Amino acid sequence: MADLWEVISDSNRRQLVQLLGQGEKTVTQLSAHFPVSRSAISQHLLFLVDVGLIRARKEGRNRYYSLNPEGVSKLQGLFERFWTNELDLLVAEAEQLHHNKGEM
Amino acid sequence: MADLWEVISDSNRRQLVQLLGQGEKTVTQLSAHFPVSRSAISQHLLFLVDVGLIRARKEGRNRYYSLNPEGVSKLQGLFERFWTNELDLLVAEAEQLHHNKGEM
DNA sequence: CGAATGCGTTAGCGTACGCTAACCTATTCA
DNA sequence: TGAATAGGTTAGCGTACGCTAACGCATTCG
Repeated sequence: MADLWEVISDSNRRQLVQLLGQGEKTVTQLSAHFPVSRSAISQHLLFLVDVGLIRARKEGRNRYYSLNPEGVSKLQGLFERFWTNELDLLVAEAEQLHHNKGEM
Repeated sequence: MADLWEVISDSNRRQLVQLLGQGEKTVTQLSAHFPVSRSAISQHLLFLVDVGLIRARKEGRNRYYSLNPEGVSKLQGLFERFWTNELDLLVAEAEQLHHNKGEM
């Protein structure tokens, strides 16, 4: 199966996730936000379904896509496991550096 | 310039970031953790330097790589901006689903 | 000094990715 | 019933990616 990390390596896919965060949408509605073809968006959506991040509901001739809470949760899990305590410490360090700069 | 998102789209690069979270390391030390060639690791490191996530310090014939706090901070910023409130709500929803399952 | 070590550089290879174009199916509407 | 709409499917294209192999350049050590 495809890698969940791959989802967010592509800019269009990230934006699709964001758009679907607002609620379910059809392919045509989603496509309207992108310069690429509807086919390209459709392929991205199928990929997102494949990795379990979204799901589809059919109604008439429309297909409504929406985020799958379990998939979103899994994605968050990936992030959390990647973002170790050491990295957090470094971020705190960076903020302190900026703080000092601001005071000089 | 290269995209910071690209950093984490590759498994080896993610692991490099994790390893460097433990402290500065040479190319050879890092390479020891991977099945690919030292050259491949070197190229990944140069890429990470390019996007500002790590930096190098030369000492004798060794080059010590370490995380750049500012770069790490930027990466965290990307994550945070991507992870909208809507996604958080969905994760809470997913957890509630699991909770209910566990109680049944 | 010459050998060995650490590391960057480059060319080139295989492959996967993102996309378009063209086509096909299912559903709705006049 | 036929046209229009929504959307999945497939072939194929260009390109970028990750990697190896071979080499070059410092630096250290015997």
